[in-house]
Amino acid sequence: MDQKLPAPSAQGLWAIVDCNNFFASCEVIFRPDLRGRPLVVLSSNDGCVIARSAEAKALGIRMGVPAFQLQKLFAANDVIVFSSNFRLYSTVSRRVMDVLAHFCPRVEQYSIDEAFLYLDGALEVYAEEFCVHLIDRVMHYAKVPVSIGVARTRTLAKLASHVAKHYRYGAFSLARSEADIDRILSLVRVEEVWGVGRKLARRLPLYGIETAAQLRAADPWRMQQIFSVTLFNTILELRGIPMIDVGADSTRRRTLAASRSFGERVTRIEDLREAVATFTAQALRRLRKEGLVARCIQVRIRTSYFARQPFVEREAEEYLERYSSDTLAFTAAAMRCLEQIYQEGPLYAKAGVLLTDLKRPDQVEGSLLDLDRPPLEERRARLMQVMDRINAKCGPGDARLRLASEGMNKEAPWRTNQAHKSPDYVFDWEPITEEPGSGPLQAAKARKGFPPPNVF
DNA sequence: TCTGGGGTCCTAGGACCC
DNA sequence: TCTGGGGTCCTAGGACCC
Repeated sequence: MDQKLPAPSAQGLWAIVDCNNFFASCEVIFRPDLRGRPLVVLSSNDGCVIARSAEAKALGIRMGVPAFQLQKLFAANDVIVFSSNFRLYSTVSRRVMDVLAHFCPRVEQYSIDEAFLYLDGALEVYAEEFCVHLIDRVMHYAKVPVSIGVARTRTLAKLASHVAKHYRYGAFSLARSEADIDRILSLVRVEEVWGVGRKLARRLPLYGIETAAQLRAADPWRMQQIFSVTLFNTILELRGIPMIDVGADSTRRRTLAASRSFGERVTRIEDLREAVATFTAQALRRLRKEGLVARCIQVRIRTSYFARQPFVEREAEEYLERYSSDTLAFTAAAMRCLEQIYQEGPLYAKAGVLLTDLKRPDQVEGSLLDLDRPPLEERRARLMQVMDRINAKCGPGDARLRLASEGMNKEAPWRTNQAHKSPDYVFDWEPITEEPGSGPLQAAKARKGFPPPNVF
């Protein structure tokens, strides 16, 4: 219980750049007239709230609340409602990441709307100026407001960004004296710490830990015994000792999923076949786009958590003989899995597929580059290439070339309902990235409090 | 009536082996 | 009556993240 801990990091800073109200901010890029209005974005099937503008937050709309419970509130407050438009969000996300990469050599994208930046050398010395500049440039080039948290470790940087958002700072730094860090962390509840979720937040108070500062002061060895090595690492990170190493291997993708809740409940296997075939094709398109191959597919179907019937979830998987990115081979396997797990009776609410055992083609021993690769496989691979190219040209939507098994009926019960989806904007950043002093950027800057203050 | 989707990592426990 | 101990590998499930 007396082992030595490594010394806190003394150089290099982590910054977390976090897009504010990301999905809501994306919708507003093309609808500047909606700026300043309460606005929410809903999950697929317009199920629940997954993003809110500042004005919507101010109305007390919480994350994850089912939309049907909010209809009156929406109507009474003229809340603007959008279905989710992930094509739009990923396009904007890519733009934000490009801007960050332009200004910082080491960027680790963490989620669709967040990235860690490692600041050393001049970027560390001038961290404050850098953050101010970055906030301004991301707004200019990507039209998205961001907040930045800065500290010696990623976990402290996440806390700094929490403080930044809470107090409406643009950037906030926790690269401070021990006493300052303790003082600030004593104002933050422990569940705000990155890595402390619902369960831990309920259990930690039993050990006298209710604030981030108390967790920071806790004995890491004891906490590891009681909880897990994850919490041990978190405590050290809070003390400024970097424990999260995002090495080359950890950026490797391990699984790829495609799943969807149905627009209506589904009972017939014919409908499930179409849904599963569609999700399989979607997963394989993404797999090929990332230049990967897979060997195993899992198929899962389930009823609703909220139905009166008992919850039913069934799952099966199949390994292919060889690593592949062939939609036909995986679809055939997925259909066999579905036959295995399908039972008549339950009202199915959701289905999905998960590709596992992912590799890069050059990591597969022999088989993919083999001269004895079967000619059929070779032709299939070329067929997939051709389909991908044609579909890329046709753009999104129904012109897509696809397998008959995915079905043609747009009214099929399993298809999702999205009543408030924004259009598929034709994307060209140039016209909306005019020089400062004109147009939407000026409007953004004229808003009260932009650029936001920062606390370093 | 109506409740998201896509990830990662850790642990406990069983199977198996010597 | 009393029936080892320790290692590895695999998997299911939990917890967490956005």
